[in-house]
Amino acid sequence: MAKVKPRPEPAGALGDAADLLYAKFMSGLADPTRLRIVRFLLDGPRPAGEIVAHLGLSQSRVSNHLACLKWCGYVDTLRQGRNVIYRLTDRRIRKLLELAQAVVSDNAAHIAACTRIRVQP
Amino acid sequence: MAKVKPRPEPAGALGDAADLLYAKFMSGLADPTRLRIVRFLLDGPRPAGEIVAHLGLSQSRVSNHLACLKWCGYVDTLRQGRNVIYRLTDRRIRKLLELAQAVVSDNAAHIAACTRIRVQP
DNA sequence: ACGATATATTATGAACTCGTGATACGTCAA
DNA sequence: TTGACGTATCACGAGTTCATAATATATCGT
Repeated sequence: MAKVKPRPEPAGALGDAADLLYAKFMSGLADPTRLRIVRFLLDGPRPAGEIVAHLGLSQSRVSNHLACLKWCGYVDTLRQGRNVIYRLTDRRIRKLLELAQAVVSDNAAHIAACTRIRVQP
Repeated sequence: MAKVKPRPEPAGALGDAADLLYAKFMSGLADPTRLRIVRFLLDGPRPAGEIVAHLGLSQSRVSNHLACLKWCGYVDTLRQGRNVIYRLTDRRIRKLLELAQAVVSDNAAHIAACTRIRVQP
C-alpha cells in the first residue's frame, strides 16, 4: 500500500497529489457551454458581450462560465472601456482541443452510449 | 436564436450538438481517480485487479470508474480467463495527457485557486 | 451626479456525480 | 455441482455543479 517505486514514464509519473489540479483543469472543458466558449475564442479575443451573443445564452450564465475558465487558466481578461476582452492564455489549448476532437470523432458511437456520465443538454 | 451560420474554422466549427459528446469525453478525465487509471495504463494493458491494487481503492469504486472510461472510449477490455485486461484504445490519449499536463504545470497556481470547480479529494 | 451600458457576483433549488456496501455475474478447479 | 476467485452492477446518501433570477460593480456620456 506504500507508494509505488518511482518510474521514468513521460506522462504516467505525476505525483498523486497533482491529480487534483489535473482533474480540475480537465473539468474546465467538461461542460458543453465552456467548450463552446473556448472554441469561439480560438478565432481570437472577444468581448464578453460578443460571447454572450454568440452563444445565445443568458448573460449571467455565460459570465459564470467565463469566470470558471479564467480561474482554471484557460483565458485571461483585458479591460477596454466598458468591455472586458477575453482571450485564450495558451496556444497549446488549440492543440489540446484538436486532439480531443480527433479522438472523440473516432469514438462518437461509444461515447454517446455512455450512461454513467450524463452531461446535461 | 437560430443556428449561427457555418464558419470554416479548424477546431471552432463543431456542430453545437457535438458539444455534448465532446464534454462527455472530457468528463472522462475530469476525475482524479480516472486520471490515475489512465496514466497507469500508459505503461501497457493491465488486469482490473492490478489496477485496483495499484490505486489502493475499493474494487467496486475502481470498477465503476473503469466502466466509465470504457463507455467514453478511453479503454477497451479483453477477457483472459477470470481476468479482464484493460488497455487504452488510442495512442493519441498519451499525447492528450502530456499536452494537458504541460498546460497545467504552467498554470498550477491559478488552477489551485479556483473555487468554482471543486474536485473532491 | 445621474442614467445607461457592460460585466460580475450571489443565493437558491434541481439535477447530477461520487463513494460505499451489498449483491450479482462469470470463470475455473476439484 | 460446489466453492473460490475475479469482476460488474445496483441503490442509496452526501456533496457538488449548474441554471436562474436578482442584485452589485464598473465605466462612460451628459
